[in-house]
Amino acid sequence: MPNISDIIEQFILEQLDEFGEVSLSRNELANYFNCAPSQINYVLSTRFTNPRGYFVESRRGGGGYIKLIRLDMDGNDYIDNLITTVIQNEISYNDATNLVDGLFERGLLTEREVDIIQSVINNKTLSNPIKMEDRLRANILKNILISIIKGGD
Amino acid sequence: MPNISDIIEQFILEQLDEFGEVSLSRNELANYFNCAPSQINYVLSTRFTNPRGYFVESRRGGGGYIKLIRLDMDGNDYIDNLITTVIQNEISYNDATNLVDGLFERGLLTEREVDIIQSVINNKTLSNPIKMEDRLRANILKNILISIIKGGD
DNA sequence: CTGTAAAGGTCAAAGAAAGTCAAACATTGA
DNA sequence: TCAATGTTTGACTTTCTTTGACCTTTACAG
Repeated sequence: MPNISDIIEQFILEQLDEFGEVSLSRNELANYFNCAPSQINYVLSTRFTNPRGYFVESRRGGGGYIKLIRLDMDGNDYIDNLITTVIQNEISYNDATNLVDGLFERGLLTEREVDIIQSVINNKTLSNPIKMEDRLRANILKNILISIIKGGD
Repeated sequence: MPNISDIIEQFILEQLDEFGEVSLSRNELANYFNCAPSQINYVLSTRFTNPRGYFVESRRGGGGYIKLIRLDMDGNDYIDNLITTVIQNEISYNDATNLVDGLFERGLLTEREVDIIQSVINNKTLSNPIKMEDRLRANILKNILISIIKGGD
């Protein structure tokens, strides 16, 4: 039994796949899924994040809305952006996972490649006595991305 | 009379035989067998380990779960051998490179996958203050190999 | 202008899992 | 017998989700 957050995520993803961009009403959606309105914010802030390549824009008041945009640019530009503005020097496991998912969603990684990368970046793999997993992960991810941009030698 | 751990192990093995992959709830299972939830962890950590050919994945919180996958070690003697006798706890950059090349030559990795892995395992990527690159690399490689055996979820 | 209703935003507390660890207990083999 | 190894238990921790009370912004009617 999956949780509501996952179901809502799925729903939004389907909309996105179909239309590329989604505009929704927080209250309506919450009503539709029978949950608290703030649950929608939770889903957005844990799943439709910058590292995963989404931007959220919203407006309050009468006629308010929430708009989701899937950042869609040329593969290399997209990756370049990840390296220079998202990863920088440290990245948490969660953000890293989101980032990798985002690459998959854009067809920039195969499922197997995602698996390989996931297996590298988890805290267990990276665990080391001086607790610098985030730094190490950032390093690793940047190198992976560069190797992807680089393409076949 | 076998102990509870053995009974739980048996139960999980049957599920695995039937479905190849098992998703379970720690609390429910503990309840079913009338034992402490942590007993499930004990069973998993003593019986369903990587070296024994299992892969365990889990998630906490609402909607949490524990998922077990049986790795196809028999069909992957080559990789199994790499994990248990070649890599062990440390591996140098050179040996690692050879290992990865070998996998490519056998068609077990694509060129892009090789690139990704190479970018991870080089000393520069793994460099860290306490000089344990070889250990880290061993860890990383083993996890990659398992992710490959594991196949698509 | 101003007040109000109609959005969406924030945050912290409660809830729902799973993970860790050490102490108590049991079994076994020399 | 008794030391080593294996099992069971429970208290405590961490992670993730759900809920609700309260806050802010905006459009619009009067």
